[in-house]
Amino acid sequence: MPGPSNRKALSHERIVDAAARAIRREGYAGVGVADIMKEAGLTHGGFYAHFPSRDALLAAAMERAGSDGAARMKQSVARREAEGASTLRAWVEAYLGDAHLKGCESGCPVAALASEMPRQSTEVREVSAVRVQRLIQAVRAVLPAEAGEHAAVAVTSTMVGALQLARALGDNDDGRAVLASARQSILDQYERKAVGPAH
Amino acid sequence: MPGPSNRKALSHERIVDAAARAIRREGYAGVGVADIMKEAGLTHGGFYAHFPSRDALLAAAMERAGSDGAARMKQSVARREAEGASTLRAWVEAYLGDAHLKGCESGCPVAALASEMPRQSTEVREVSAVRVQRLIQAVRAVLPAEAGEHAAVAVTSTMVGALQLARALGDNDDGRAVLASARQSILDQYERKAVGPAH
DNA sequence: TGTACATCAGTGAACGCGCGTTCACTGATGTAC
DNA sequence: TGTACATCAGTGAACGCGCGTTCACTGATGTAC
Repeated sequence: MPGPSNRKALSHERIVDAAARAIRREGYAGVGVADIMKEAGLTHGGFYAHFPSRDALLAAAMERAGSDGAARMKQSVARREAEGASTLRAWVEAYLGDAHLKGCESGCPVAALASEMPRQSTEVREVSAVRVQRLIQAVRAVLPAEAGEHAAVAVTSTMVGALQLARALGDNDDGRAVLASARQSILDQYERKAVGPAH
Repeated sequence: MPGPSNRKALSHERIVDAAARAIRREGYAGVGVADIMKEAGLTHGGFYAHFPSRDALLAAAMERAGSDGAARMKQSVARREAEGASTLRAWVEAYLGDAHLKGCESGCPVAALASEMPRQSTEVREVSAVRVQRLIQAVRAVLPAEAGEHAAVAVTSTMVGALQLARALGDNDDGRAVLASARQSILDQYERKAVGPAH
């Protein structure tokens, strides 16, 4: 085999992947070292050959969850654009789609973890803050150029907030109604601007 | 003394109050029975004379946090209205004010706990869902009548999301900028409607 | 008004349990010659 | 090509600790007579 110690790298990959799913499913506090190692097909004793501490794992998991969530969004958006939706509409309908209500463990880690972020160690908080900034940037990129400078932050807040409130109400009509309201509100405000005549 | 067992009722009050602050400060997961009892000036052994379980305390704490947060909002809003602000502006500036960034433990429990809600016991989730609905109702009451039916949900989402993202970024310029953007976005959209001419 | 007793809020030691972390060891992989 | 050895990823028992919960007890409060 070419690379030195390919086996360890593969294990590392499985650990980070398992943790990236677990933090979104169970929260930072719900992630136990032993559980993650088991999910990665290993025993807990080997953990400290991969990470200096549980917090270091949480930080790595947050980064992975961010890039994984972004990659899935990209796919979902591309599918919707292929069906004729504008980029903004595709984004809003992907992020605030019913699938994202339930699919917590493969979704956006900011929505899954936002209220826990301020309570984490410096290490974890810093990585998490970067993910928040990246999400705002991604939203900025899909808003029409005429939208004001505050729009990206406000729309990101609406999407993250709506997904959380919807999940808090449950995977039922109440929850889906929250998503629908947020979708409509954002599209009413920002898609019309791009499509309608200048006033 | 008149009432039977006034002493116990007073202790109960202190326990719930301490827990209502603690869940907002530390999250549901951060609240320990022993810590709360200590904060209430008692020892942990007496806890089960007041609540059947830790979850029952969390549920009571959530209700208390909701009414406490609402009461403080009311005060803060009244102060701003007395200074000449519209009800909507007073509300938005109170909820998305810099003081609410730091004052987590006496603020809105929905913003403090939203992403943890789906992971709680049925008991706690149900009480939390009620608090979400109440918050949406409160926002509906301060929006202009012309705002669409989806507006209350969207604005609530924006406010809750913005407060969380701001807290995730920290009590610094980044965090305050998020609040400022959300304030401006909401007021641009909904205060103009009430003040400007019908189009 | 005073004594004897029942009630009851709160105490503090103890329990079983799961957590993060450590460490001596195993067994497979890869290298030296 | 084959043997001897070093390396190293992963194992599993053990640790100290803090948690939620239980329970026998204490001491103060209130009631009966």
